[in-house]
Amino acid sequence: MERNTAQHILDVARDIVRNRGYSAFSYADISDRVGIRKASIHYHFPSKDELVRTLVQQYRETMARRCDRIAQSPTSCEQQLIQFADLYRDGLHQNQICLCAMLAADFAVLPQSVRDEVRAFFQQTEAWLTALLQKGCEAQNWQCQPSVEQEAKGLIAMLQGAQLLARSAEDSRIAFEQVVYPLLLAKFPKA
Amino acid sequence: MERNTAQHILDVARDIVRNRGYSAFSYADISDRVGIRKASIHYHFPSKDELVRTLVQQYRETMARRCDRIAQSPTSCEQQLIQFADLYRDGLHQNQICLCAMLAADFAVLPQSVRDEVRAFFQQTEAWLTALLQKGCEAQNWQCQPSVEQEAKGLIAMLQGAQLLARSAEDSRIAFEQVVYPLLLAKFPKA
DNA sequence: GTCTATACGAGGATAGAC
DNA sequence: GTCTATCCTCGTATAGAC
Repeated sequence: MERNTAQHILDVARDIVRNRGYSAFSYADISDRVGIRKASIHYHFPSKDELVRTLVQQYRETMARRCDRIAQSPTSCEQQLIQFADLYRDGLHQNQICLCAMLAADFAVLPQSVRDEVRAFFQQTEAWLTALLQKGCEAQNWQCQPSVEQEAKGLIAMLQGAQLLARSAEDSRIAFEQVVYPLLLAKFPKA
Repeated sequence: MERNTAQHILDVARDIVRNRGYSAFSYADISDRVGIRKASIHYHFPSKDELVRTLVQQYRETMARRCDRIAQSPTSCEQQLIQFADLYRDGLHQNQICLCAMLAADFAVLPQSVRDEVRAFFQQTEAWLTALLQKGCEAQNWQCQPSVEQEAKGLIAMLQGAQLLARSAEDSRIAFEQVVYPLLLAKFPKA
């Protein structure tokens, strides 16, 4: 199935953490789904800390690539904003929220190396969104008050929060969509 | 110190869950801080599920009371909105976020009884905020688009999300304030 | 690379003395 | 009500055979 066991472990681990959090995931969970013994996982990742650190690092790269693809697509700023929101909607049908939102909740029990990666993820996301909002301001598609940075932080907070709240709904994907998209359209017209 | 051991256990447990989440808190943590043996906790709460269920139930009542106090205070709608946001800011200096935000992240591993309480919390909060926003609309203090319900959901999402994001900052309380209050003032003038 | 076997602590929970 | 003692399961991690 997979050509690379280490990557298979990472893929499975990521899904579990995004669903159950850092503390509630264990080597046994991975063992079951990958079809490998618990002990064998240690060959690829010496410790749980290492595994999760690698997880976030990879997640960060993946998200950065997706954001860049959005920014380079030949669509309007408004459409790019929608596509950014789509990133947070996707996965919700499996009750998977942003890996770093989950880890932010677990922040108090994270090893320092993982904390640093989580912090970096939010900074990178904020920087990217700030640039997009700025572009829309210059094109006079919308206005950001009191500043693009504030607006970016607020938007990310809303997206992450909406994911969280959606979990307690029956269909979390629909709950997310019903909160996020109408507000986006109201705030950023012409989308 | 405390006249009631059960309440003391609840108080300690609440602080731990708000900081570390459902999965990462244990009877040993409570034992240490309350000064009582692990086994003795079971006298007051037969199981962990029971303990946490009671925890959320009480939290829900406390928050409902605080919201009511805000609604009945002789201040403007805008000031009441600020006071509502203050509820989510307070506690952040100890890195404590909303109990139900934490449990929403842990939703996948919660027993059903706790899930029901969490769901009820968000519904009650949403209903209260919707009423406040409606009052402000009627007094022409602000406008809500596309609807008061949507605006309420979006605001709650932003508040919960801002708490989450703030955790990865050095001073989470300040990070929260810098995101939330400027946006509130921009969106709801005259505050 | 993956296995079996095992160490060792922590988890929630119960029984029974005081 | 709280204690000690104990149970059993699950957690991460290691050693060494294959």
